[in-house]
Amino acid sequence: MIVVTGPTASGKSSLALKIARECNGEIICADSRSVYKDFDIVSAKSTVDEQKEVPHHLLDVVIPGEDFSVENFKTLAIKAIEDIFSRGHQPIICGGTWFYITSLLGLVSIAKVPPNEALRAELEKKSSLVLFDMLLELNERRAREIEPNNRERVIRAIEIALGEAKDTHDERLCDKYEIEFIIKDMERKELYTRIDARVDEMVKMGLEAEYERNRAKYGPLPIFSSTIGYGEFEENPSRLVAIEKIKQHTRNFAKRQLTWLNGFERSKPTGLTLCHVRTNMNNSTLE
RNA sequence: GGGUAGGUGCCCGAGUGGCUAAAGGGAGCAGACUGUAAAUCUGCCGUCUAACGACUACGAUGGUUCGAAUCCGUCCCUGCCCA
Repeated sequence: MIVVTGPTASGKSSLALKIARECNGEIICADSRSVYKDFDIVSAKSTVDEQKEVPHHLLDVVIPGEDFSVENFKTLAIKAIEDIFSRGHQPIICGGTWFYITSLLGLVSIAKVPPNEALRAELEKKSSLVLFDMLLELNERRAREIEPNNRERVIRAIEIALGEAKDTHDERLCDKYEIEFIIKDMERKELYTRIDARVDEMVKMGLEAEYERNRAKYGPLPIFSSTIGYGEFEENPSRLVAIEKIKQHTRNFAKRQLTWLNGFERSKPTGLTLCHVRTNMNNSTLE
């Protein structure tokens, strides 16, 4: 099994495609936005032709507005991996949602307590300080790991402390299969140039129209405002300002992805074959 | 030409005599990450210094004052209104 990852706009998708062609591979997209139907341009989904050439999984599996989380991703991805192996093909996980990738592989474990909307709504009313105190009472060790201001995390931790664990699959794929990591890496400056160019390209392809279409089709949704490439049009009356903001936010996002990747490399997980790829490397160095 | 509102750190923007290297936001840099993760959150962020600290700063310049981004004079620039 191969994992191809890297920051946004690093060219990981085309690299994954290239590898897939060479080794009878099928691609599993680990991307929190391309799982949504109609999020085509924003999430830079592979084209229809590319999808015809190489099978892609986990694309268009949810309708905007429906709940979707890592857990769903993991369930679907494990199924896809098994199917791919059963066909004698090679699964290639490709995407920039590092949280999805690590939890799929079992490098990070996710609590088995399902979300409790009623509890969340109740907790949402409380101040961050009160919430943090609650967590300190319930699970001090966990509380120490979370920033008191990170309400989202504190609430989930309380939910876990109060909830009942449900049985879910927790096998570590990283123990079950041999995994090769290919991390696209390049100079920050070059990455940022590529990001700018890609945003311009997306705009040319009709990013704004796609947003308008989805907005009209699904109504106002939180997923729109929290998606780089849509939210900016929502917030800025000026189209040009919105485009600049998209570029900026994409750079910020890439930085966060790099923080993950850097941390991953530093921790040097055992049992994994790590392999770096620089953009100036040619195909043969991928072996 | 007359009137009027202003000129604050990379940007936006608060601040009307000491508590101000100057709120807040953005950007930038670094980081965290157990079911929203393109999300959420943290630290740094004038210059020099490992730090204590020192220095330079609120359009320009000259004053008032023990003390000025804040008060006064002159000049420069910008927006709006009237000619």
